[in-house]
Amino acid sequence: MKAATIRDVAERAGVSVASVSRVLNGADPVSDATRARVLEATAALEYVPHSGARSLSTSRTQTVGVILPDLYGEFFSELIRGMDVAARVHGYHLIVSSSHDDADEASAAIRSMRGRVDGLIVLSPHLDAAKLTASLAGRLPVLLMNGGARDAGRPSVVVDNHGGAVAAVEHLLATGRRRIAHLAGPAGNIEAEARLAGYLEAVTRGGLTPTVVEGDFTQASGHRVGAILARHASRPDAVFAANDTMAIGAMLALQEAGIRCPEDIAIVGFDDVPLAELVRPALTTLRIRIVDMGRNALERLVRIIESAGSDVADTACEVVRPELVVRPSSKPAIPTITPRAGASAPVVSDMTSFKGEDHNV
Amino acid sequence: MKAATIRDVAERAGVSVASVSRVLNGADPVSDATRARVLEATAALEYVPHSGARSLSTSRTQTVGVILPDLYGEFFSELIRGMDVAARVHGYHLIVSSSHDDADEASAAIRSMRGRVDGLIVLSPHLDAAKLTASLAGRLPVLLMNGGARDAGRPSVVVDNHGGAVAAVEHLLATGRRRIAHLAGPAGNIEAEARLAGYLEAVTRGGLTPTVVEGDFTQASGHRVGAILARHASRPDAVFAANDTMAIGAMLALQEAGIRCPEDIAIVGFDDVPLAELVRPALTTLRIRIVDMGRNALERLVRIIESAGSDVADTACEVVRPELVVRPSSKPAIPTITPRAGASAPVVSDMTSFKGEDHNV
DNA sequence: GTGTGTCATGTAATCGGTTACACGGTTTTG
DNA sequence: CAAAACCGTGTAACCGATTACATGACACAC
Repeated sequence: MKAATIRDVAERAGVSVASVSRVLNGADPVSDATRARVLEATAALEYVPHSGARSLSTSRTQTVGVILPDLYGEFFSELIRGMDVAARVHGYHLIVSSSHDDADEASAAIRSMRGRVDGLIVLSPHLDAAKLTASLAGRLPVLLMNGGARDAGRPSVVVDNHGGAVAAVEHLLATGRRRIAHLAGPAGNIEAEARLAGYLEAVTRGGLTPTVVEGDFTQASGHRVGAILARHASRPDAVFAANDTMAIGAMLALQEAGIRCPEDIAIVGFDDVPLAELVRPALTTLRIRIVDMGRNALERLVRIIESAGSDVADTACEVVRPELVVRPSSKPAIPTITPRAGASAPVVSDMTSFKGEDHNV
Repeated sequence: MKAATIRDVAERAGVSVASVSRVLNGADPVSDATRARVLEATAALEYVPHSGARSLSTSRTQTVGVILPDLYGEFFSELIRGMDVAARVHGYHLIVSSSHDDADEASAAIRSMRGRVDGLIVLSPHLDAAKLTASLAGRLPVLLMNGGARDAGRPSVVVDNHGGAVAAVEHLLATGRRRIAHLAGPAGNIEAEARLAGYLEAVTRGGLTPTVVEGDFTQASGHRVGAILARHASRPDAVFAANDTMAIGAMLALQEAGIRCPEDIAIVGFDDVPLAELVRPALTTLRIRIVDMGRNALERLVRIIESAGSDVADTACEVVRPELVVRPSSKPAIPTITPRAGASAPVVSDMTSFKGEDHNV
């Protein structure tokens, strides 16, 4: 038994398909009699409109696509959650497509979205602007969230990775650490590279020698690096990890090796995933309000979609400034040190850091 | 500038739309000359097929919908991840729809999926079979993952919540605990109720008096309950929480109150989310291989979708048996106790617990 | 030379909705 | 009282693909 179509309903109700459509969408006027008969037929046949067909004629899918590099770890799942909440509120569906290790895959995923979605949110830290544009035949609204694509003249949201990294290092300096290592993210990842650059700049400016070990954003890689650092002859007295997940991996490895945090080594992460405050010692990190960022991104995309045609194009690059959250994992090594007033004092406020700043590109 | 359609391509290539379609889908034979001209035109116009239109004529969307109660916490995000991996492998997209607090909302979400998806995976621990069936006009393939719906004669995957809870309690008994409290999930949630029932049965059978405190599966509720237990006159010597998230909330609250785990109180969770082995002490729990379960569910649904029409309907109810994983949070209170041989000894094997058992309903 | 088969290609129906337009009937207006 | 405005409804085009069937060209056999 095939599902009922609008024509079946029209037939049973003894009206035209147009009337059925009008009753169900409630826009145009219909007589009460017609309405009643249509509703009766709809119920009797258990009719449910076919959204695919509707999309084709209205060219609206009420769906947005999210292109992600990965679904692993809390960062992305929190982000999706924020988007999902907003999508629900605005009557949109979410279609997620992840695990795009390279730009070609991501590009293919983007193309396969045509006709399925009204707009796209793209997080692809590998995808350069050229590749991206090539994938986007057909003027689909797109919101970019890959760290570096400021060039593209497209609306985007970027995290101030560089500034966050500088804040992390300055905080560690202020607590008296002098051998600060960086547990970096994977080479080729735009966000990871910006965090690395910030680290290098701040460490050099502080007159210290940088030490960089590369990880790949996973907890396992953090653990591996932590184990190596534990055995290292001149062990650093602080580690700034490019994300929380690696920071926690490293923390566990160090603890397993009997090294105390924060007494022997301070650890700072990046992202403020929910887990960061659950580990012991709780992790100092750079807070990105991930859920808010997701919600915000989705709402912005919806705004872009729904204002398509109006001539004021949104091409702003919104910058999210991460906020340093000091927790026990970076408590001062020598308790008596008081941070110098001003500049690098840690800020732990309740003020939202999310509003960011818009400035055109 | 509107996006190019197949007709634009046909026109530019000087062929019919049928030929374009044939070239692009590669099924029927076409001459090399035609193929070349079509490909040229496709590239020149940056043509990308409109999947919505394709879906309408083929009545295949290559998409599956996932209906979830929530996206919060690691359980669901891991599950989605497993599904996403499998979806990618099989060439499907995933459309997620979450935050369905009540059955009506979930029901509406299901209806809104018609014409968008080829099948559904429904996790709705509130949704009863009747409601569900009513939502499913039109014979869409559905895989149920809500704990109790064995009745429906539909394919389903259920976790043996009752058995898992019994195993948890028996483990705590074997380690010498005698005042075992249960931190339950929300009333009305089928899974929570099954875990509660298992707890009650095992505790009663062990000759102890049950103590139940209700939570709502969130970490905050676990924390709240933990704080209350900490102050309680006759504090239990063990807590079996209905999920890991609450267990961890409770653990943190107890630790903040200066109560030691496992010396003063043992804690056991349920699910084995990644976080369970990261907290200190690492959490004893009932392992559900969440990612595998997600992947498996998706693959099974795809199998059902792709075998639609064949008369061997899959209506099996696959049971996933959680496996007790003993970690430090439930180390014996009196170290010298040796578990009686046999019955309730904890099993920590590498053998997959996933294969489960199929038996018809 | 006609018949038959093969092959590439084009024509047009179809999927299931929405909606511009036409139409007939009633009410309002000058 | 005729013209205009309005209202509810139906007809049919349309969204952008796929695909059953028709067609025409050509090769080969008889």
